[in-house]
Amino acid sequence: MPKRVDHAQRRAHIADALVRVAARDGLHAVTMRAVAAEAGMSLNLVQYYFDTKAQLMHAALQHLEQQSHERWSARLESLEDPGSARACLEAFVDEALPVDADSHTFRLVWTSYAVLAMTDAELAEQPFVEGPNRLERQLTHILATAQAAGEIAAYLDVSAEAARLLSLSHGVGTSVLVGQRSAAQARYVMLYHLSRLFNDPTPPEAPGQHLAAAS
Amino acid sequence: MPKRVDHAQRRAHIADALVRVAARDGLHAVTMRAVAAEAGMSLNLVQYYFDTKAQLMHAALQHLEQQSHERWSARLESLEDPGSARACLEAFVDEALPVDADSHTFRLVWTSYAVLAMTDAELAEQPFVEGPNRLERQLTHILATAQAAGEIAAYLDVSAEAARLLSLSHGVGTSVLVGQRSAAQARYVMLYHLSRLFNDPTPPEAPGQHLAAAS
DNA sequence: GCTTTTATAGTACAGCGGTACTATGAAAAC
DNA sequence: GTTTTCATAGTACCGCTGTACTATAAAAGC
Repeated sequence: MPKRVDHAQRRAHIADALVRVAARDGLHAVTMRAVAAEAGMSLNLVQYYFDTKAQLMHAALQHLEQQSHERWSARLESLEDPGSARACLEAFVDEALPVDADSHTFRLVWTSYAVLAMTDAELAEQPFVEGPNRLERQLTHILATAQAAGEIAAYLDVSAEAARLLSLSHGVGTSVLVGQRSAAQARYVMLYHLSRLFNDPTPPEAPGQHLAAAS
Repeated sequence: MPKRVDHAQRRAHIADALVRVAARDGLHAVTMRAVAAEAGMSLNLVQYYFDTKAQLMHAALQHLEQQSHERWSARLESLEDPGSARACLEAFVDEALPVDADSHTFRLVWTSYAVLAMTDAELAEQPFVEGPNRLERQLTHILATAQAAGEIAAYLDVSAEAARLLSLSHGVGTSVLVGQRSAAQARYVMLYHLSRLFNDPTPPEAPGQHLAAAS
């Protein structure tokens, strides 16, 4: 037989190709043939590593989720002061918003899958319920610690605050993806949100224009 | 010829059928034949009223947008005190969240189209940029009035607040659509947001459980 | 009353997508 | 050295989808 190859690596390569196709042309344009072409291999090879398209789609989603988790962990660990809630949350903002091309790709494809999951029950469970829940608990923990330290007001509902952070970042990220807002404008909205959370007297410096695209 | 029919009404009927199919099976499951079956007519009749599938898709989107606009206007006009910013914003919350079946359908299909628009430039412009911008300006106006009346703090950035409201409602609505949160939990998050905006001392009464689905 | 228009149905066709089947050379196994 | 296994390619098939073409009965028009 030819060189024995690393199946996991091949699968990752194919999953990456799928993500690129989905980011460029939309998840509906993801076909076995398109993925094969993007990955630079024959159609049958894709079939060789993923028996069925459903398996491929599922694997790419898991691939995305794992990448996202790793990026978030890495960013958290690269913080100078991991104890600072403000720093953590600003890191969260930078991680959650489609600021660079990679992040844009990730958010777009992730959202596409989320829409699929809305009408496909079996696709949804793990990634779109348990994943966000885990993140939300993590944020809640950060906020509770900050609250105990007096960094945020005692009367705040930390779990509601976590839900707000997560949902707001998702919503404002989507507005970037559809072209309603620039990434800078989205970032401003998130930083403004943090300034309200921490009860800052002065809001962050504003971006150039309005918060929405020109009318 | 047979009874002359109202073309606009027929088109609306077909567009409604498309929306039902999209809400039930996903936008990717929308085919000419599926829409025809859902509308109770032959495939060719759908083609008769919409030359091409792209036209049908576009028309259904416009149909959705107009319905949404009408519902929002109607809700605003049915307010007892249209001058109360708080009442307006609570109406916005109830309108924007997928609380009933109709609203659920609308949000789901709308979000599906939004994802399409992320990779299809010509689909996007009008509905997903100009529409939200208009709403955001409307919210900004409401907030500015409330600010002038002293109902919300003077140091708030009303246009950032409008962006937060819109984005948060979208994000939290999406979390309902993917099954992460119940509509009641989403409503609580939004009402909590309003309580923070108006600087309420007491938060709204909490829903039964956690803010996220059980782990 | 004849002709034209209109709303409707049926059917056909070409393309694409997922999947299955067969082939093949090369490395591993023994 | 022979046999088996593995990574790869090519190709064929069936179903579905958008679209086009033809047919037809019934109401308008005049």
